[in-house]
Amino acid sequence: MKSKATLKQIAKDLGVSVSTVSKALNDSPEISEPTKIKIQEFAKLKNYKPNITALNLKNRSTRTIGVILPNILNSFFAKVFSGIEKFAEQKGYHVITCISNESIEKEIHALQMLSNGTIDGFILSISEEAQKLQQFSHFEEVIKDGTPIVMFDRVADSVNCDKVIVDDFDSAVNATNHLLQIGCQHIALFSAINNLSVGKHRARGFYDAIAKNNETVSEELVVLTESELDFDQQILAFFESKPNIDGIFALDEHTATAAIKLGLRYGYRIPENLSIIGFADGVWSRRMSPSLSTVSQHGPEIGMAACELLISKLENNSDEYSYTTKIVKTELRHRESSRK
Amino acid sequence: MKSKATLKQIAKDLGVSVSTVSKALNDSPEISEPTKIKIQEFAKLKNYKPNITALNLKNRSTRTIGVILPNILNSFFAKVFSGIEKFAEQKGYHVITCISNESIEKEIHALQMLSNGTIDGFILSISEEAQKLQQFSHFEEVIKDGTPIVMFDRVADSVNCDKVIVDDFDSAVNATNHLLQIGCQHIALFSAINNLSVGKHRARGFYDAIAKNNETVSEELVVLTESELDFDQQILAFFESKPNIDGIFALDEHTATAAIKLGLRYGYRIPENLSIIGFADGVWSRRMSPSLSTVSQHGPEIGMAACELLISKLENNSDEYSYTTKIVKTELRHRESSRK
DNA sequence: TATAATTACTACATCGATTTCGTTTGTTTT
DNA sequence: AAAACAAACGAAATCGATGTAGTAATTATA
Repeated sequence: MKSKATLKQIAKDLGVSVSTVSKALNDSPEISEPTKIKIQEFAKLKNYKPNITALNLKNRSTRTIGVILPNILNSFFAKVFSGIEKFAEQKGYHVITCISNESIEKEIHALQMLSNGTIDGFILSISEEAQKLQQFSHFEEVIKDGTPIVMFDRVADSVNCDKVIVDDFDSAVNATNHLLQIGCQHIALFSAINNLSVGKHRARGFYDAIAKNNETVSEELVVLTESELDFDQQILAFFESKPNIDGIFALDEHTATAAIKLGLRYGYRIPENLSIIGFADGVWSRRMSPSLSTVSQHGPEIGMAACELLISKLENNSDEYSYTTKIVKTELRHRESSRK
Repeated sequence: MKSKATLKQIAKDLGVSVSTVSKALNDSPEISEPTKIKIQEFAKLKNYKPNITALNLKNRSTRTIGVILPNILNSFFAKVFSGIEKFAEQKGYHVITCISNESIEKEIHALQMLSNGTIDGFILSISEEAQKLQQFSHFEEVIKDGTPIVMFDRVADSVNCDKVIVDDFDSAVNATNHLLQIGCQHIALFSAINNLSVGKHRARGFYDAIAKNNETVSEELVVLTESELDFDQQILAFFESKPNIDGIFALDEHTATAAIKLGLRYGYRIPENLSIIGFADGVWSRRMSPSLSTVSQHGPEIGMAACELLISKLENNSDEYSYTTKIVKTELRHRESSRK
């Protein structure tokens, strides 16, 4: 059973034309009832299924969405992806996935590999390297050639396309205000994502909230880095210096969990004399001891919103040259690591 | 620039035939140097790229692999996926991903949607529901119709195909032996995956190791469930009963992290009077307090091995009807939750 | 009874590329 | 100068499906 059934094969076997077979299987009124039944039953017997590649060529559409993620091991992206996949599946679209691994080269490669008939449009979040270099021309070329892009989370303001973002600035303001309200006076800022647009927005939100409350941030309480890898050393050194702190605001899941683990090791009692809030989306923040209070980003909703924007553009339900930026709200989840 | 460049269009613009353009762009010796250069430069100018769908139709291959995962939020699957994607990308293959969400219906749907020319072969891990029902005929049909499948981790012994598995039984034996060696005498078994083949293998390994050491497992120290959701209640009730334990072996990441969190809450000191080892692959086991000693499964290696088996079969480097089962070893990672 | 209309098909072009087989030229050989 | 040959290109088939435009044969209408 290695040779798959085709219209031509069925036509030959039954002594009719290819067109007749095609029409019979599509239940066309042009074909008489007896032949229709004969052909349909034979096709079922042979387990015939139309070749999708041939249909794609004919329809000049693949009903497939290309998704480029910087890192699938990051649970935020995994959650967004699950939202994309869910919405796409409902609409009868496939999802083809590439991992840029934070590299602009792999990002460009994925864009080129997929933008020649393999997919109808892209959903992506920009790689760390591209954001650092502020290099976005590869996206613009793809869009210029007629393939729509929807960006989420890490977006490029200068690129004209649909976007789904989180209100990073406001979320950081809210979280910081909450720390202030529960009485924190010396709040440290941890971030391993300071080269990302989202990291910068969050940091600005933090500074803004502090300033609005007429407090100041002493620079030795700010621990910023651009890499998740060597963060452990920095954060260790920070605690070594016995800083006078009663709160930590962490802009990413890695530094948030590191803050808890290392804070405990250096003798802080959480949340009694140290409150911690972090941006995090994984299930594991609940399982920390103490569990982590988080700014949660609703990853699946972001993915579904992005997918909806793209499919809407593909099916021309929306104006071709008008671009939407959708903002998905975050949610502050109070757990054990911050006092009430 | 909405209309993409095609051979036909270029041929018309340049007043030559389609064949000439095709040959010129493929650097055929049949075409003279001047025309070649003229055509190649014009194509570059128009940003011509061959339509992949048309090529796929002609070559009767898509160089695309279908991956069906039960759950992308599980970090083990995310790691395996990253391995698949990496290997595939190196070999010039694409990866198209579907999430079965542990449902047999979605699994069948994904199989049917993709097995008609969209992909050349599958890599998958069986859904929880299919394993529970022991229903595997949908895989056999796909294989019978000529689409190769490689299964990993959760496999069906009865289905003839390539497989990549972990030595679950031996790993559980080793981990249990380690707990015994460090002096544990009352080891509890936690599992939220008892309806999966891997969960059963691991449990058998545990029982076997205990028996070989002439110890016994009292049934009240075994907490098995089939769902990750209502596990928290069961595990809470377990600790409520003040069990006499000095060790816990957890067969999955959820129960392992819950064991740490709830163990601490109920007054156990880890690892001083309670040692914990769990199957886990996420980065977060290191960030727990205390950090979790794990049986690590080398997810990326499993993915790469599966991908290698599939591509090898697709490119006919291997015998068509001989199937391989590759075993990837686990690694016991000693961290803070188990004594030395 | 001649004409129109309907039925039930088939032939062919199309989607975008590759590739085999011709067909013109011009050049070399005898 | 006739035959042989190479160089450079074009026509057409092919992959698998759809759909339009025919074409027979039968039936209905004037």
